[in-house]
Amino acid sequence: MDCKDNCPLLERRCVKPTSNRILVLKTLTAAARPMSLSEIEETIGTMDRSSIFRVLTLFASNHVVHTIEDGNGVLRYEICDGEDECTLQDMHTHFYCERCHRTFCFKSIQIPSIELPDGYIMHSVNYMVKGICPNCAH
Amino acid sequence: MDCKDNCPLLERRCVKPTSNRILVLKTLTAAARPMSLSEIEETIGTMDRSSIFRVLTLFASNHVVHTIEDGNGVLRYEICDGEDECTLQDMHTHFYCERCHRTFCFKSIQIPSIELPDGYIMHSVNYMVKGICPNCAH
DNA sequence: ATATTTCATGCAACAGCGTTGCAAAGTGTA
DNA sequence: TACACTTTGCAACGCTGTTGCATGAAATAT
Repeated sequence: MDCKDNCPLLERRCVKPTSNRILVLKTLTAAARPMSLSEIEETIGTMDRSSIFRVLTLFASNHVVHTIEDGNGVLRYEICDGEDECTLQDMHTHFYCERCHRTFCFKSIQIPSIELPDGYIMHSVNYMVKGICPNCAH
Repeated sequence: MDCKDNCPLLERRCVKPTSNRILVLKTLTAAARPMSLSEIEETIGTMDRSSIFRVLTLFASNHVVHTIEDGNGVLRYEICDGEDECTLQDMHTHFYCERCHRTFCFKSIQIPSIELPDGYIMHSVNYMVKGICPNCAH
C-alpha cells in the first residue's frame, strides 16, 4: 500500500479508508470526549460491534487512536493528535465523573512525568482523576 | 459495633473480622503486588468468588483496601497504608508490564499532582505506567 | 473483461470479570 | 432456647472484549 488515499488522517497512517473506517473515525472526531465501544456502536447504529472493534484495534496499532481505561473497567478510544507518532502530545490527563460516568479529556493539562526505577521501560502513561464533574456538583 | 476486635487492620476500620475477611486480608498482605479477584480466588482456593468480591467491596468502602485498574481491564486490590484515611499515602504510581501482565507498585514514587480546571472535584488519582518490566526486558 | 486472490464485514458464539438473588449456615442477642 | 441479623456459597446474569467462520467486496493478475 502506498499511503495515497483521500482521507488524510487514515492516509498518514497507511490505513485503507473503507467506508466503515471513515464512519468510525468521523464518529470519534465528532464526539468531544473519548468514546467506548458501546457508545460508538449506539451512535453509528448500523455497524456491527465486532467490526467496530476490529476497526478500533487496527486504528490503535496504527496510532490513529489510543485507548484509555476510563476508571470503570471500560476502554475508551480517542483520536491521536500528534503529527508523527502518538507521543507526549497525547499524554494528557483525564477525568472520570463518578456520578454521571462520563470521561473528560484535559488536553491542555499534560501528565507530569516521573522517574522510573532502573530497568523499567515506559511505553505510555495514563493519568486518571476520579471525582465529580462541574455539572454533577451543580 | 464498637471497633474493639483482635485484628488491628480491620478493627481500625470497624470491619467485623470474620475468618474469611482475615483470610482475604492476609492474602493481600502476603502478596507484594496488587491482586486481582481471580488471583485471590486461586491463592485461597477454598473461598467462593462472590464472597471474596463482597469482602473486597466492603474493604474498599471502609478504606481497608483501594482499587486500581491494572491497564488490562482488570481491577486490582491493594491494602491501604494510610493511618487515617486512604489519602496521599496511597497515591503512588503503578507499573503494568505489557509482556508478563504483572502490576508493580512504586510505593516510593508519589503521583505528581496537577491543577484541575474550575469546578472539578478530585476524589482519587490513578497514575499507571505501561511498558516492560526489568524481568521481561532481560 | 474475467478469474483469482486478498481483505473487510456481519453473525454467532465464547471467555472473563463483575455483580446480584436467594437460600442455608453461622453469629450474636434477648 | 428462640429470635433476629449477618455472612457465606451457589447459581445465574449482564456486559465488555474477543475470535471463528462464511459471505461479500475490493484489488490484482490473467
